[in-house]
Amino acid sequence: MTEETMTIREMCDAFDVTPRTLRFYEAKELLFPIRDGQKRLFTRRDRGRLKLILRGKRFGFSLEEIRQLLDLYSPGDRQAMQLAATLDVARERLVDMERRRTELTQAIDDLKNQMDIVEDMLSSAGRVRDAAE
Amino acid sequence: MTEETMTIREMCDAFDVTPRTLRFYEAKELLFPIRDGQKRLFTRRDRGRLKLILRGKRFGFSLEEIRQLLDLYSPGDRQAMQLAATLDVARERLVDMERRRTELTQAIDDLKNQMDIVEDMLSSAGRVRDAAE
DNA sequence: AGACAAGATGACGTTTACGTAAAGAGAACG
DNA sequence: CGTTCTCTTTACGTAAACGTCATCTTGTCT
Repeated sequence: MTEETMTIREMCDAFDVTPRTLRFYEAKELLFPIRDGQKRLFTRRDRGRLKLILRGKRFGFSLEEIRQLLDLYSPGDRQAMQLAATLDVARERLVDMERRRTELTQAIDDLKNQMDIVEDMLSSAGRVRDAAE
Repeated sequence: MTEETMTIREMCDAFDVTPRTLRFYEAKELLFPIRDGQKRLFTRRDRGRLKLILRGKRFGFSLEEIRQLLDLYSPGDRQAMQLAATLDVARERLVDMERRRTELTQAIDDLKNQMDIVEDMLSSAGRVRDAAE
């Protein structure tokens, strides 16, 4: 098995986060590193979860929202009822994300248009300045 | 002209925000309501800016990032140099937003897949349970 | 054994984006 | 004229997500 674990420093270097962040995520029950004495060892599962956490953060999700979604990706020993509830949460998130993408597309188009307008303003101002020389 | 202004309460009702939020945005120079005595009056320009602010927030942008973008949409009396700088900021934001959309699409696909997997787990568990009856 | 480095554990500090309570000004109403 | 709203300013409070010490263990090197 790829039971290859990583120290906290290796994790920090690999994911560009601080030790504080990893301990904080553990305290918030987003990660569950095992212990070697008092040292933390992060498993492949932790790495997968961290990747999802960082992605969720980039989308502006709170850690609590992310934690709920993570349960979907680690259905391990859940009961059917809990899984169904998690699925409901996931369905809401999915709708949310799709709505977000639609809106993002709109915002991108708007921004492009506005940039074109400003660029035109700049180039016409340039012609005015050139003509004055 | 549509010089139709709105009171703070009308704005709150229209955009579903609190007075505190609007005053806060003004303090942070995101909005510039005019005054009638000591009361604020929000113009069409303020409404346009607020719409963009709320949209930016849904994408997880900070108010400071949003403020910089707003300058692009209100190029009013800017100098060419400032406009060019604003354009540079906008270009970075645009790249950021497009990258975000790509990643969001990926996340949506991942989530759908994971939901399918969990749904399969549930339905197979259901069959096991049904068989046991 | 001594020292150094890596990691752990509190505990307080910081930033962002407001919430909330206190106190006063101005119009409006009975 | 007193009361009731609506709005204002000022100021302290708060939740999220860590940053930043200070202090303590522990393994490791010499």
